[in-house]
Amino acid sequence: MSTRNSGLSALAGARQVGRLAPVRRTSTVDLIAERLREAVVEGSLPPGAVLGEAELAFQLGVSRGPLREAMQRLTAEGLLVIPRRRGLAVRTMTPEDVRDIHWLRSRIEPELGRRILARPAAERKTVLAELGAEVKRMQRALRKDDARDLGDAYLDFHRALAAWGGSVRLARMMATLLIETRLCTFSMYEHFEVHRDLVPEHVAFVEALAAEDARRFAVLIEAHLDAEVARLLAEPVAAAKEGEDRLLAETPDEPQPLDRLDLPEGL
Amino acid sequence: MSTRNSGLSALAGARQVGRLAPVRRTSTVDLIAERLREAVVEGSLPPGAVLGEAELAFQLGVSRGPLREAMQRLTAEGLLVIPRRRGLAVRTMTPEDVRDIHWLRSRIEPELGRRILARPAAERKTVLAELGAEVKRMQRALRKDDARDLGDAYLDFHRALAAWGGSVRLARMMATLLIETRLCTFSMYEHFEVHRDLVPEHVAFVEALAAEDARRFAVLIEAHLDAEVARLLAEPVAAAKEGEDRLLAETPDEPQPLDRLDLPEGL
DNA sequence: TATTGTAAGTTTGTCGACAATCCGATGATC
DNA sequence: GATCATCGGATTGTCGACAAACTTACAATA
Repeated sequence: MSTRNSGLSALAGARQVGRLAPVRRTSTVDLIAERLREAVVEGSLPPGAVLGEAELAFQLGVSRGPLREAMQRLTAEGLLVIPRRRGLAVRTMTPEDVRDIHWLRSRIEPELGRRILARPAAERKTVLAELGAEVKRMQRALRKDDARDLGDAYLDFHRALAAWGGSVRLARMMATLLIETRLCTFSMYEHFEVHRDLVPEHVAFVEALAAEDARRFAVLIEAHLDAEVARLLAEPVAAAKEGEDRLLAETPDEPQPLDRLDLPEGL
Repeated sequence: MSTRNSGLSALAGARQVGRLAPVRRTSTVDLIAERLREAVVEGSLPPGAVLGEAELAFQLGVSRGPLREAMQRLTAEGLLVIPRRRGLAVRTMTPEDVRDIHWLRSRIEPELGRRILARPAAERKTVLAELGAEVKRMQRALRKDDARDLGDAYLDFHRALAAWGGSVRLARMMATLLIETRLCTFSMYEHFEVHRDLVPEHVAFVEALAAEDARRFAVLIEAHLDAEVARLLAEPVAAAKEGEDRLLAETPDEPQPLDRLDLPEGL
């Protein structure tokens, strides 16, 4: 033990002896899954899109085995659906899903606010700084009229909220819910779009947290999510027509919602 | 259209015309995943257990491909961990996990109670009947001193609660949380065990719901979960020693918690 | 005696291939 | 004229195999 780090003593002295952080090696399946998640968030795999395994595997530069494993993981998260013998399809969100997702978020996020406010002052400051940075990014995106960047900053804002909530499980759920939120936009709107009220709303969120007013934060979040649902469902459900057209050459007269045949069987 | 069901008119008249429930065909991966979940709940795959893929695949009568896909699904749910090149391991719950899981449940289950009470009276009655039946099962199990059956009834009670909560996502989360709850028991105790207070507590839950007292239901649930955490953590953490001994011939001096090397990367 | 280097053995990670299945279209029949 | 049956094409679901990587044990050395 004592001689173990002798050759590195000069370095070891600088930090902690014999306590190196384990190397984070990530498996191929992890990489593929992350890539697929990105693609879903980014919109290059639009809801309802049906891709063949072979084609997708070729694009990713892997064989079908690892791809299929990654697909199963995304399926467990509810982002993908695997219709029997028909490749994989990105889940299309129904109005009911929109309500469910946003309702769930309206229960979770206020709780996250409470937990963040319960943290020691030093950490709270860090969180506020992080959230503030995301809001700034949103403001910049709005000035540049960059809806995509605005949307990404929105996701990162709420991701940060979840990350500081102090529960790994809750953070994981929120991560999935946020991707699903993005899927709601893709499923309901024809094109990617974010409205202007978003930024002032988030400024208010940060202010409420800065004022340590958990109640106000909860009310604001709930109002935001309610408004979001109303906005998404107000759209004259043009469905994910555009997305399907982009990858499928033609869409017959709605044979059956391809991506809702099998539900993930996690009960 | 009109002639479509002509040959079945005699039958069709009895129920609804042209509206058959789709056949629920379940894939091999689904079956394997369900089987693995069962094994975890049942305890035949104890926390920390490390099994080789080939061996497990042989036991299940499938090849390694589908098994690996099912593993990925359980991994996404947080029940399994896949250390690099070391097969698969059932997750061992740490004290922190115990707190996280029960805290999360203490936020979710009161909400489920509120949602159930918000349902129409007819449905409420159905729910109460179902919950009551599970409590009766718990009582029978207690009289027969059958800890295993008591534990299963406990899970089913809370599963029913989740099923009637009206949110598919929440139900899915609860399903996972309940399996993790069971894993907490296996991880903390040496043997499977349930205490006697469990039954009266659940009688009180049902009574609170019958009285449509959501507030009381919430308080009771939270008290129950708090007590459960205290009980689990009070145990002089003998760890999952027993489980490891059963499958591994010998355990060296704790080289490193085998099943906590890789965390599920869902963030 | 403790530690490092080496080697064999085992298991995973990945790939390619085969067969069963399903989809769509064309043609036959009532 | 519409429905049913048949047939090819394409794709999935599953399996077996190979190579790389890791673990473990043993031996050599300081």
